[in-house]
Amino acid sequence: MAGQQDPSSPGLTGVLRGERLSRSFFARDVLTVAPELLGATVSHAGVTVRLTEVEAYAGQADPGSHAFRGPTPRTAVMFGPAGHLYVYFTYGMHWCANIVCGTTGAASAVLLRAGEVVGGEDVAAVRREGIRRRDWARGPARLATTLGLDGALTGADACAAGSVVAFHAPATEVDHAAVHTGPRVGVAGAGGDALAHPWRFWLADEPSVSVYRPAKPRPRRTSP
DNA sequence: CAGTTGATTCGCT
DNA sequence: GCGAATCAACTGG
Repeated sequence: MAGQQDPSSPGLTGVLRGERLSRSFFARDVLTVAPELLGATVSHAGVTVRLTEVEAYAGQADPGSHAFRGPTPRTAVMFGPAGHLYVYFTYGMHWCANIVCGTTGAASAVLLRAGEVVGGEDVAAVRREGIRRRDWARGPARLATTLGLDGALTGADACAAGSVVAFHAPATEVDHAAVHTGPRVGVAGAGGDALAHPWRFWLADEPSVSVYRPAKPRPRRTSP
C-alpha cells in the first residue's frame, strides 16, 4: 500500500508552482496524483487547459478500468511507465485522454474529465467553432478535442524534453477546501468494496465543472 | 432549463 | 454481436 497523504497538506508535494510535471510526479499512487492534477495545466497543439475535474482508474484492481482484464493491444500503454498518454476512442466518435500513473505494470491512469482553456484561446476558438466557451473543455471528449488530442497521441511521453504535450503544476495555489471528491457512479461491475473509494476529484465553483450526470441505463428501445 | 434520444466505431466475447 | 470512462440536438414546460 502506498503511504497515506496528510489530508491537511494542501496542493502539490514537492512541486514548484508552474513547474513542468516530471515522470516521478506521475509515478506515484494514482489516488495521490489525481487530486494534485487539479489546477494543473495540459498543453498541446497551441492550446492550454487548466484541469478542473479528473478521475482515477486503478488498473487491474478497478473493474471500471480498461486495464481490468489485463493488457490488450489497446491498453498496452497503460501497463507501461508513467507519464505517457493513453487516448482511447469511444461511442464511435469521441476521444478521451488519460495520463498513465504509478509504477510500470500498475496500469493505473487519470482521465482528464474537464477543464478551462487558459491559453491559446484563438486556436481553441477555431477548433471549437460554434461551441460556447464554457463548454470547450467541459467533459472528457470535449477537453480532448479542444486540445487536439486523438489516438495518434496514445503513447506520447508527456515528460520527455521537447514533447508535443506537457503538464505543468498550478500557477497559483489551489485551495484545498475547493477540492471535492466522490465515488464513481454508474460503473459496470460496481459492487466491490474497492469501488467505494473516491475516484473522482473536481474543483468546486468552477464553471467548467457541471454536476456530473451518472450513467443511466439506456432505456431499451421498446418493441411495438 | 431540464430531461431524453440518436449518433457511430472499436474492442472484446 | 453488444456495450462503451460521451456529446449535441431536440423536445416540452
